[in-house]
Amino acid sequence: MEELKLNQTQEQRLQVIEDLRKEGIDPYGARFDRSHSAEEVKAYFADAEAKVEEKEHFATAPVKIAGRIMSKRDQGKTAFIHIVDQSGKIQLYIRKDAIGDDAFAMLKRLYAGDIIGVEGPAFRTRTGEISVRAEKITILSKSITAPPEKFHGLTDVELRYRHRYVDLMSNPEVRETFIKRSQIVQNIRGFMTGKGFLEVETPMMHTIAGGAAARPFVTHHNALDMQLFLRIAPELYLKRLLVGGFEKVFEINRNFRNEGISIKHNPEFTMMEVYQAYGDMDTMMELTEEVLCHAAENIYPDLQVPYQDQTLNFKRPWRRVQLLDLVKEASGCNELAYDCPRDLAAAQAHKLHVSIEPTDSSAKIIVKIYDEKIESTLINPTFVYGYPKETSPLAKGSKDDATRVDRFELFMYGREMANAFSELNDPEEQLKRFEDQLHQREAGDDEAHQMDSDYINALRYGMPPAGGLGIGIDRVVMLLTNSASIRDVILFPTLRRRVAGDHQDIEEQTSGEEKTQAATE
RNA sequence: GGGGCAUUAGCUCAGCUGGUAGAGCAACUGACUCUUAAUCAGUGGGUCGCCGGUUCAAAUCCGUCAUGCCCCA
Repeated sequence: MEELKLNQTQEQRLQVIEDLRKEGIDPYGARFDRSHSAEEVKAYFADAEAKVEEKEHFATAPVKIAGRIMSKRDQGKTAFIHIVDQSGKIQLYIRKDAIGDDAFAMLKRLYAGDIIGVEGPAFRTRTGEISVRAEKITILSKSITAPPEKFHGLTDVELRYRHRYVDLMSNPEVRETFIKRSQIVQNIRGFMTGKGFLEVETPMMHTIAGGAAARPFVTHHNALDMQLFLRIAPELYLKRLLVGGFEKVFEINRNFRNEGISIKHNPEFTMMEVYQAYGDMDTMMELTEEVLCHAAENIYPDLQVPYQDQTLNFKRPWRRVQLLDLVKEASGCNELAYDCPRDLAAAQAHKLHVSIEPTDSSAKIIVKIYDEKIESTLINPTFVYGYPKETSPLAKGSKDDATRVDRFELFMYGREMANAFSELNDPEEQLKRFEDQLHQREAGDDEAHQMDSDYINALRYGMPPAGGLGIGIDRVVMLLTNSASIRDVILFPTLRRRVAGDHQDIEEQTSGEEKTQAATE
């Protein structure tokens, strides 16, 4: 429970609210029909001003606007107030002789944080700022809790994430980031539907959490008395749709993975998954470039994407390189292969100070060398392809190499942004792969895939060859908004439950006493 | 899971080798009819994250825990 006791300032503000009520003024007003947003007022004024000769004392017809008071500069018989709405902020100029004594007295009891409606003409102040000269002020919502200080705003990251509403009202750049996020998602969605992909929604509650290597969250359905898992990926359901005859489908939605939290991981995150019948890995590579360039272009028309201390070049074509070639280059050992003698791979890992497990195969060791030594160096968009078969149970094997599958991952700024492959559509092969995964699971790998017999059943009806792709939307948004942490692009990131220390102690003490009492009674 | 840093007024932060807790903004009272972090004078506001230890004395030293951030696995 959050602390709900009021501090002195809140008590004072509450008293003002009571006073207003006694005077018949509703501190929590109702519907207010605005004629303009703050930005629209500015555009409207600039437009009108341009058309007149005499600009000195020009004022427009009255406008009706509303917003939250951000600052108040009281000047005796005049006052300046900045209010902000979703579009931006605008200044109000208030004169006692224009609104009358009573209204001006009420003004004294308006504070930063209050939401008001204002009517009056737009004009330009002596210092040139387009403002609204208030003729009528309506209280729409009195605030009890004062907003953060106007100069520094809210900077405490914990408060920013826990109380995002305060973060949004006091930090305009945060609002910008989430507007951009919305636009990016909308761009991607528009691009996909424009290409003839059908947007679908598949279950988020799964009886078998499949489609990825991850641990799921567990939940329970009461009426069915059934254990359910929050999905870790929509993959297997989307491919069932290919079996059903939909040829181009995608879904943009949440996945849930029961894993640690970091600068680039949130337990619930948004992915776009795409499946295209009769396509393959290369189809998906083309699509990935196109859709991400499309999203980037709207923000950076020159496709030069500044991110933290780097600038990423999104100009096509993007680099394409085999995983094995990268590891060969890093180790200087050309004999490496996914099926090479384990000692050879282990020796290279040792040389490069990459720690490995005794049970790791050559393929796994090579991937570990890649993960630790190479991944972080891939700054510009890079497709890494040719992954070993054993770590990709849902991907189609390469025609010319039995140890590999046709799969790529896309890296930017050393981070995985996308993952795609030619989908395995041979049901008996898929069955074998699931069985291999079960063995790995029995050997202690709790992220190994489970058997999904209905999925095998679906494949037995025949699924067209297809390309499949997953793009991490949060990470794309991070990159395109230059956000350092995934928490900066998720409105309400997952945080630990906050319990005021003393309250917890009281709770523990009380429950302890109850237990003791119960035991003695 | 391991390591480092942080937690003081509503917000942003000072507080040195332990000695009665401070500033700015916000709020309150007053002055001021074109201000821009307005200005000026005055007032109130704190379980110093929690619990425990050392001490005559702890925001300060030590320990546990909580929460957050960063790094590593």
